[in-house]
Amino acid sequence: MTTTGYALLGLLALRPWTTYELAQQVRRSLSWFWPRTERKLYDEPKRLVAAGFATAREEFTGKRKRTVYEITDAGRAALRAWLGEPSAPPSMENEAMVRVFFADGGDVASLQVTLAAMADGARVRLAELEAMEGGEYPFPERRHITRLAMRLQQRQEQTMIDWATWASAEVARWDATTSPG
Amino acid sequence: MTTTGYALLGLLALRPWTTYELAQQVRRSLSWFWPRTERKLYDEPKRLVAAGFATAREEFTGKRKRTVYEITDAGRAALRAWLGEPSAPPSMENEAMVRVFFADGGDVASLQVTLAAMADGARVRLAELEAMEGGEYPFPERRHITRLAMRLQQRQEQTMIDWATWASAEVARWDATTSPG
DNA sequence: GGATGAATACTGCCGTTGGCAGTAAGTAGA
DNA sequence: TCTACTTACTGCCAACGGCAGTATTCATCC
Repeated sequence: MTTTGYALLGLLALRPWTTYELAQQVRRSLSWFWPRTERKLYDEPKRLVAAGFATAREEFTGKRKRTVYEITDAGRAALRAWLGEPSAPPSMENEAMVRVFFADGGDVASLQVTLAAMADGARVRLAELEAMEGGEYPFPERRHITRLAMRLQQRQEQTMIDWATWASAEVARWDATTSPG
Repeated sequence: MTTTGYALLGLLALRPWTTYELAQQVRRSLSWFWPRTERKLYDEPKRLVAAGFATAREEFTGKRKRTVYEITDAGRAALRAWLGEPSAPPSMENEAMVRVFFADGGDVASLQVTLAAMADGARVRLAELEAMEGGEYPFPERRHITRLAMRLQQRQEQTMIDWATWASAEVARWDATTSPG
């Protein structure tokens, strides 16, 4: 069982889902701190069933089949046990920072474009988070928990904006990427 | 060419390296925002050579062979072009946050342990960053750039500590993970 | 001087993941 | 009825992670 498996098990603990619904839900919530491609979300529930942590049942909309997954008691127990285990350290993948880190291989203009894009991206995501906070909650009884998670994400995006703004002002004083002027 | 390829090309732009040295250098710097396993770093330079962006030469320490990679002019040009291209959005993998997000499947004690571990981990990494800042620089002429990168990392770790401290205080008021009391 | 352990310098193997493309049925609106 | 969008997946392959294993050299201690 991988972390992705437990993440999906966590969603199944809330209610039964079809894989398609799971994929949508992951994109709206989990993907902020556990990003996985849609493709993976169609394989993983099958493994949960194989492990006895979920059951699958087939439903039909006309001729079109869909699979609904539901958590088992063993699944709930496994999730509970997993919640008590230590976590791997977080890991950040930031392609823009690679460009910043090797900025002396290019010119100041390129670096400024990269920094501006970082700030813009963070502003867009922050706006998205604020829209989510103001919008409807699919699980109002879990609001106290989603509030915790959302807050960290907001703070991290804000940190990114603040840093990019500061960095851009610093770089504005440079003669070239190879000399701080 | 992948981002990992350009990241290594960026290091080769600084000086020639053996793969082993590259691996060490990645662990100390790049892995903060572009984490890759050591294994990958032994394959990727071969692809840089195949693309004409680097050359490989074999040296010997007694009987033991080692491969030294060096950037080519084509490699420098490719790096410069890549620095001007748009970046993929950052992505964060945070297993601990998955545990926080599904905390209502377990008890308050487990959640508090997870939050404490998050803060501790961030404090350790922050101390590491501060030690790096006070230590020696392998490339003193690049200090103005590494300073930018280091600052973002420090701010992000500090954000994590602040959030975990706040979250822990919030959770301390809860009766159970399923009710905010 | 010989043993021991750490550092150097990789390769092999295999399971996981990402990303793109493709298929096919149902649904809402012009 | 045509079109475009949504639902509901599967196939394929390259990239990646993680562990184990091999072999040489170097530093240290007894």
